[in-house]
Amino acid sequence: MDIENAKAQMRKGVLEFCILGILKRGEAYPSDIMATLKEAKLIVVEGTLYPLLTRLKNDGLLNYRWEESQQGPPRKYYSITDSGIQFHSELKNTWDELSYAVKQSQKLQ
Amino acid sequence: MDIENAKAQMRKGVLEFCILGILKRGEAYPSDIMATLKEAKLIVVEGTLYPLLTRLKNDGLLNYRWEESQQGPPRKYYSITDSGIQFHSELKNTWDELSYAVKQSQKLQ
DNA sequence: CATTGAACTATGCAATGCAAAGTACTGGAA
DNA sequence: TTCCAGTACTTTGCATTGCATAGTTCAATG
Repeated sequence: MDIENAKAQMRKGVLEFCILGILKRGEAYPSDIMATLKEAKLIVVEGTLYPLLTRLKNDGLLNYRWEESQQGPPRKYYSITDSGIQFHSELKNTWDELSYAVKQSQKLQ
Repeated sequence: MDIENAKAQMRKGVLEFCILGILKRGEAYPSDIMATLKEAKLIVVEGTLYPLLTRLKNDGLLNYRWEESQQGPPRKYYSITDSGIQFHSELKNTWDELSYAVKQSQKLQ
C-alpha cells in the first residue's frame, strides 16, 4: 500500500476522459498528447498511451491518419469522431458526479 | 466500451479515499459507511466494501472492534489509525492533483 | 426446530495502468 | 556502405481493484 499505487489506481478511467478532451480541440499525435498531459501535470508513459489510443480507435471514438514527418518515422495523427464527442460528454457527467461524491464524503470533518 | 464500465474504472482508488475520509469523523460499521456513501451519491455494494475494509485493516490504516448488536449478529466497528490519517492526507493531495490535471486537460475547448 | 434477516466472508472475472522489451524508419557519422 | 542515435509505434505480461455471485454465521421469532 503505497501512494504511487494509489495514484495509478485513481487514474483508471480518467485518462480516457482527458485524452478525448484534448482531441476535441483538434487532431494530434501521441507525443503531442503526452506533452499536453504533462503540462496539466499528468505524466503518462508510452506503454499506457498507445494501447489506450488503439482501444479508443477500435471502439470508433477516434480515427487516425498517417502523416510523414520532417525527421523520423511517420506519425499517426488522431482525431475525435462524433461518437467520441458524445462519449466524452457522458464521461464528463460521470466525472462531475464522482467529483461531487468525493467532495461530499470528505465534508464535515 | 460503455459508460457503466467507465464509471467503475473511475471509482478505482477513489473509494479508499472516501472511506478513510468518512472514518476520520469517527468509527462506523459497514452498513453505516454504505449509507453515508449513498448519501454522497456513491453506490457501493458489499462485495466491494468488505474486501476493501479488510485490505485497509491489513495495511494498518484501520482497526476494528466487535460490538454486540441489539438485533442480529455482532458488528465490526472500524476506526482509523494514525497511519490511516496520514495516508488519507496523502490521498487528498493525490486527489487534488488529479482534479487539477483533469480540469486543465479539459480547458480551452 | 425452522425461518428470516442482518452482518460478514470468499471466489472468480474483467478492465486498466504500467514496466519492459522489441520493431521500424530516418538521418548523420565513421 | 555500415553503424549508431533518435523518434515513433507495438507487444507482452503483471498487479490491482471494483463487482457479481454465492456462501457462512449469528440472533430473534414463531
